[in-house]
Amino acid sequence: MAAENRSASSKQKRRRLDPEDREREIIDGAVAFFAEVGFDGGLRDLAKRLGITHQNLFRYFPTKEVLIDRVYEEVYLGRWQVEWEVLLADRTIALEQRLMQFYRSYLQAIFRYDWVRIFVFAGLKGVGITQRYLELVQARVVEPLARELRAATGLPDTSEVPLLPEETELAWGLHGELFYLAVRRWVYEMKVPDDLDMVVRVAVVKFLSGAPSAMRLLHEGTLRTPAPQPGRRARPVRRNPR
Amino acid sequence: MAAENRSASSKQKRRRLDPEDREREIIDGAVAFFAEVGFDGGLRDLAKRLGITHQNLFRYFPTKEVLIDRVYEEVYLGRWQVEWEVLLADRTIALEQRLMQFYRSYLQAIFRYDWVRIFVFAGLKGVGITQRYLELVQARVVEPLARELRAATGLPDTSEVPLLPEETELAWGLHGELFYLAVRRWVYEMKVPDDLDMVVRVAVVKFLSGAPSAMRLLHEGTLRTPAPQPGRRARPVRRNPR
DNA sequence: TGTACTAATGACCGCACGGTAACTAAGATG
DNA sequence: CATCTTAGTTACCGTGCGGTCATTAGTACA
Repeated sequence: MAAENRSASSKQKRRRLDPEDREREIIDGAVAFFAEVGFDGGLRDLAKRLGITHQNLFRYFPTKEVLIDRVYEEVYLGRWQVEWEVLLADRTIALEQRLMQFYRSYLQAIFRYDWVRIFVFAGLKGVGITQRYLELVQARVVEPLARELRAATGLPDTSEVPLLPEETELAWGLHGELFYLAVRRWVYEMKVPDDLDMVVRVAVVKFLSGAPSAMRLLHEGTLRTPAPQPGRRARPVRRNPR
Repeated sequence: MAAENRSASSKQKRRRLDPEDREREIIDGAVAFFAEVGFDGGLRDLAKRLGITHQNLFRYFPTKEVLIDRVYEEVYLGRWQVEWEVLLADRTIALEQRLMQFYRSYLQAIFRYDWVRIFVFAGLKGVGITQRYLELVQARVVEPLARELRAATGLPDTSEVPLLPEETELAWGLHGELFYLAVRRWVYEMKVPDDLDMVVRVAVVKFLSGAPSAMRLLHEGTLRTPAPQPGRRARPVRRNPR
């Protein structure tokens, strides 16, 4: 975008930038470019967008691979917020509030053209960093959530009974549906609701109302615990405890 | 796979196949190949896997693009089952049973390396067929489900009050979390539970237990309907009505 | 067994890619 | 204003791509 006016007006004197500034421009441009066309995009095309020659890229990044690695860094590591983990663990706030706050903040960070597409492109390419990112999400978001559900449902703590794979999967459900929303928007270009906060609110309420039934079902099936109520009807989790 | 032994043993006489058989081999090989490396994969590499020369591909498909279009056809249109739509609409069966049967059958069709990856590759490329496929899913699966939820929650029919975007989104949630499971498995190579049927069961129970609360929340907020019960606690949907 | 048909191939074309080397010019310094 | 540093450029290389053309060889039939 920023480079378009340059490449449009054909003849312009060469801009001699401070290396830091140029590098910043290149990285930003590379994020946008690779998000759009994927990592098979040519360096000449990237350079054209930046209004420089493709050889100039090599002054800053010795190979294409190094540039791509910088893009990963920029997109992943640069956008994870440790406060999220703190927020999710804060039991002075109702779980519903925590989840809504977290996912609003999280979506603000990732519900973007660049982030979603680069994440998906990198996954298909089999880049290790995406796997590691998802393991981070599982360890810092999904599994903590599953443990919270244990507590909210009155089931034994994970120190007594470790998390079942199906319980982790259950907790992935909330994360997954919101991420899939982002994929529908930025990969498949579908219309999605404008009011993301409302979507988050609905998803969290749905999740917290439904998850306990499913948790009990799981532990009935695997631990042979007698059903606390007939017909394995679930008592909904408390919401808005004001 | 089938072609590997051929390319391994270096010198082999040329196999002269019936064109139909060769075309079949090419298409199957192309599906597997493009699923693995993406549509930027080279025709020479594909041909090598098939144990033929890349020129031979041009005898069957005039351009690479035509071959790729055949791959799309093969993967999408070839694997959609109209019975799914019938099943989902069959109100003689409990909604829970319908959803479980549908998603078990659906996952059997799409929870595969080839399908998931080609679907994602194609989406990133911006191929129209994937958008059309998702619109099909929305019209034939997601929106019908949202309408069922209206009925199950005692809310007005969609003939009186059209579906809100947020209601459609709510119904996408179930679809999304299961699709995202497939993406975690086949794109990001994460460990997921072995027992998919159990995962589906848990997801459906969770969804049906939680969705009514969320539906009511939505209609409170937008239609200003007075809450039927204090504290907008939801009555769970009936399950297993035997 | 010779022959006609055609599936399959080897050699080649133009082009765009990632990457290298030599040159040019912007701007700070004396 | 001459000089020096270095950001940026022009020109080029080997390689592999999608696609074309003339040739080779497997097989069914006379």
